Amino acid sequence: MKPKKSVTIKDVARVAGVSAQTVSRVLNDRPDVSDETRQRIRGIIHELGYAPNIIARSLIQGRSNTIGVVGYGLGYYGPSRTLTGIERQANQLGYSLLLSLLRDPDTSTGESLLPNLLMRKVDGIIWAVPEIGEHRAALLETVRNIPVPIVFINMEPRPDLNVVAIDNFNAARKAVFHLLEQGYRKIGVITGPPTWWESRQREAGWRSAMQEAGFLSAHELEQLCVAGDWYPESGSRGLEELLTRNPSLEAVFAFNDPMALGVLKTAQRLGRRVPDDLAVVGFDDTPEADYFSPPLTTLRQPLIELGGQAVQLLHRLLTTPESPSTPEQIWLQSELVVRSSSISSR
Amino acid sequence: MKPKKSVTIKDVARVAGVSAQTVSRVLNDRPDVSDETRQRIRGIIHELGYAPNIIARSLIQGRSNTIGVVGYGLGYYGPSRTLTGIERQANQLGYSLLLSLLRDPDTSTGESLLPNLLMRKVDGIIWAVPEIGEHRAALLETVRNIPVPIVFINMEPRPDLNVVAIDNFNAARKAVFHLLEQGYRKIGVITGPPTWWESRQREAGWRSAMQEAGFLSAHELEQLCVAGDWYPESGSRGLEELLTRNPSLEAVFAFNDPMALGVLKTAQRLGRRVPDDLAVVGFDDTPEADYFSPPLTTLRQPLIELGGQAVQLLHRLLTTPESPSTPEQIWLQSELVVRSSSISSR
DNA sequence: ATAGCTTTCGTGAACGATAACGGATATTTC
DNA sequence: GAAATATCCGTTATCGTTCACGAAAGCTAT
Repeated sequence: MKPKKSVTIKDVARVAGVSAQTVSRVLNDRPDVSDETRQRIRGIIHELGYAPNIIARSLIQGRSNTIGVVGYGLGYYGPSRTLTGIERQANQLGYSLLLSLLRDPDTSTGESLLPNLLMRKVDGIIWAVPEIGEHRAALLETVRNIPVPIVFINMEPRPDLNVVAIDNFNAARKAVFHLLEQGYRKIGVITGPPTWWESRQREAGWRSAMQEAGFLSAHELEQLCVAGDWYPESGSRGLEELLTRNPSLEAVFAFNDPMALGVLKTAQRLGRRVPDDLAVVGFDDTPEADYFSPPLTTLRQPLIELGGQAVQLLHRLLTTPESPSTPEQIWLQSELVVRSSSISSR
Repeated sequence: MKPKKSVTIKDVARVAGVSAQTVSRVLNDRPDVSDETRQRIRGIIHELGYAPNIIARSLIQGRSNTIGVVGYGLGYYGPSRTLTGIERQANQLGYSLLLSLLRDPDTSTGESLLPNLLMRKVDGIIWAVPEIGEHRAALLETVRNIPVPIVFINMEPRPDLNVVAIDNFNAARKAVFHLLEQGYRKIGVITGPPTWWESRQREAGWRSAMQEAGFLSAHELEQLCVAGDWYPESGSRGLEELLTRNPSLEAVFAFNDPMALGVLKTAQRLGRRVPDDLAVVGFDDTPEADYFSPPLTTLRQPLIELGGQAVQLLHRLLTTPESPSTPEQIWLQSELVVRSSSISSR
């Protein structure tokens, strides 16, 4: 249990009887080392258990092979899966991840976390915080002065930003058209917090599909939209509210699975049978959704890929030589998973 | 959009007309700087927007204020909340987090991730991978040669390791005694994968409480124990299996909430009313548990605290001067949350 | 007034690696 | 056979910061 001062490149050099530079060349697979020397040094490296000090390397090279991730809401299904996708791809491309989590996205935009990441010289940043309320303006101003590339996840795309996002608008349309095809007309929604961009997009998608179908007036649509907070309880309350306003409600599209669970629960309590009296669709396809009563029709987002694409995009930005390439906006599509909560036998 | 070579300590020094060392002293709040100079330098730092390069600092100080976290299974409720707790406490104590996730804990112990963390000179490591199967031996051997302190989360405690763990044994006993008090006698369990330590501990707790109660023989207990895989589907199958073996089954203790959901679902399908014909208890207290039908009695683990305690312990190890202090083993208790799935009206 | 402290600050080296350059052999080219 | 080129490797400087040491100035005490 000695302090065990770690082996440096000089130790290797000394043992091998060469200069540190030569060892460095072997480490970085440079061509100008004889095969014999290379093998010998490799052997010594292994023997001594030497591992290069990445900190020292970063200092001189000016890059750290580290990506800063600013995230929020690991308690939710989406963010935690997205982070998994980020880690997987980063690991594969040889990046390490410096993780910062936002505690409360309503009171802080997380800009305070940026200096810390920058001091640690991350090569780039992935911003995986849901876009909420009016943070955007302040954030964008800050971001403009940041010396490393940033990729945003699930933020309203703009031509001057690099963004990877789920196409929530079209995902919602898919769900609504599915319900319409099943013969449901009065389709209400329980949204997420209206400050969240993702929720607003889904709502816009619902509205667009409903208008296209043309069965209901704009006024009627207003009556069919209530706000939730992503938690089951708000699904419960939401359904009650919707039914109070529209006793003839035929279907509910909840903007995540936990709220859909609340809807199912309350529907049961009120004696509305799903799907015959009331269809229910969720959003997320959590592992539990298939075991709700009845099994829940829901939208499966490519979350692992979402994270992966963000890393790939960042990697492209980091490796493309000096070109101030035009920012990319990447959309990913969700898949509707149809289960019995929306298949009427009428 | 200039490349904007970043400001260094020398730039600050030059503008202030002092040496870099003096600026360094101001940065580190050393006493030997006059108040006047200190204020002036502070002003210039702010003016220039200077931020110290932590990499350079780490290089000479030999510490990085970074904690390496090896985790697994962000898709599960437990691990993702634990990580949240880790990040929160680390952030508070001024550490950054270097995150590595294990892809498949069955085929790899994650030792391959260690060299990477060590090359990046993390000050310490938090091992937040569930203990599975026979990995332990190999892992411990590797760990012994690691030059930084490690704290293990939810691993079988041993006197020579620093461990923070949930007391799964007593948590399970709580659940079983609760069921016994409610008058249930034939209490079956659906475990997690038997290779997981957490699952084995819960099983041992169940067994211990059942033996203490003394209503059933050892043979009968065997018939009341089936293995699941943490997913709802295995809860479904588990219940069927239990009922086949024990038609007079009175209660089921599933070792996590998703499996309990599967149990509820299948109970309903088979026409067993919960809790009157069959009591159900879960483990985790996910936000959804209160919205199951009926609401689920379950165990709430202090997961945020689990992560927090791990960081605090590591911090203690890092700041205690040189003492090869004896390792600590910290147990955290879970709380039984009683809901209607286990409250019989009989 | 001299010795001794304190307070305040600077100098040079070091941390561990790589970049830039150059030097010494060996090999090719005409 | 001389010049040009390749091949292989070492020297020195550098990244941005802190450490160890010491020096100058002011103050106190005898």
